[in-house]
Amino acid sequence: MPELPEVETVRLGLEAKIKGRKLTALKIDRHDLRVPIPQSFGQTFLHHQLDHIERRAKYLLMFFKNTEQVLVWHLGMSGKVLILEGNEREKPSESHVHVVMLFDNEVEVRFRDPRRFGLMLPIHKMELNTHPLLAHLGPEPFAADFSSRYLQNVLKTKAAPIKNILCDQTVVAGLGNIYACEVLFRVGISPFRAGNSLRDAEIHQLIQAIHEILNEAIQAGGSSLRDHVQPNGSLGYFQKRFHVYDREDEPCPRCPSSIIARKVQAGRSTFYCPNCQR
DNA sequence: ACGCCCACCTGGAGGC
DNA sequence: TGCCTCCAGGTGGGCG
Repeated sequence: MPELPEVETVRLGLEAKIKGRKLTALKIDRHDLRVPIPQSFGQTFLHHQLDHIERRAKYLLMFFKNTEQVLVWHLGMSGKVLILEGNEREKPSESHVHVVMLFDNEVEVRFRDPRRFGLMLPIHKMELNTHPLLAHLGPEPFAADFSSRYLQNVLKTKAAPIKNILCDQTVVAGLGNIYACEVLFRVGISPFRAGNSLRDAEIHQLIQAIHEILNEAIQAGGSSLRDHVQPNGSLGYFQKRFHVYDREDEPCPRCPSSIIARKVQAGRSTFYCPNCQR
């Protein structure tokens, strides 16, 4: 469920609370996530100090001191991270909390993932670019290698609909169904256009819109972190209204006489304005 | 080779 | 209230 901005918000929220802290206790209630949590998981990170957290695509990468292992963490569709402190920790656990981590400042991090599409896996630092989960990932949207020239070269080889291409993690890493819809609405491009039909100017606008929309969402996530005093400590979801996503049958925000439509592409709902997205 | 479909799993919403 | 169907923000394997 979480796309790049939500994962980035989780990263920031976690770093604010547990960066530099030692993992003092670990409880795993279920190992059978999309990729099973190895039995050795506890041994690998217990009593190590969290150095820092990076994000790659929709993955969190947690680096601990004095170990060559990195914790690779994906939230899947339904994953949430909860941070609890002080007497909040007394409260009975939510359902579907599979992993609980306790740090030496008494901050508790819970991983709740009802559908269990997420994963938590230690990998060796040397594998960060070669591990099957990470090797195929395309450029980060804000990296220099995600350029107009790059995207032109990719798109000219692709006949698939642009919406599907934007969700392809090998093309650009971190967009999902929501932000792909939002980006295409912003630039006024139909989600059904073939990738190889986009003109250079449109590709340029597309990249700009990706930057803008992701930045706006990350900012919204950041302010949600500041706003909420961690009552339930839920990270990774912040209330945000989108322009087209989940707005079927509502008036288009740009040309209100037309109505937002929903169609299924590659098995996922696409929301778009049939009038102003061409 | 590419692009689509499906399964993986559970919960929530809406209809009857 | 209960049961049934549909839908959900991700991903990779398999198939045409």
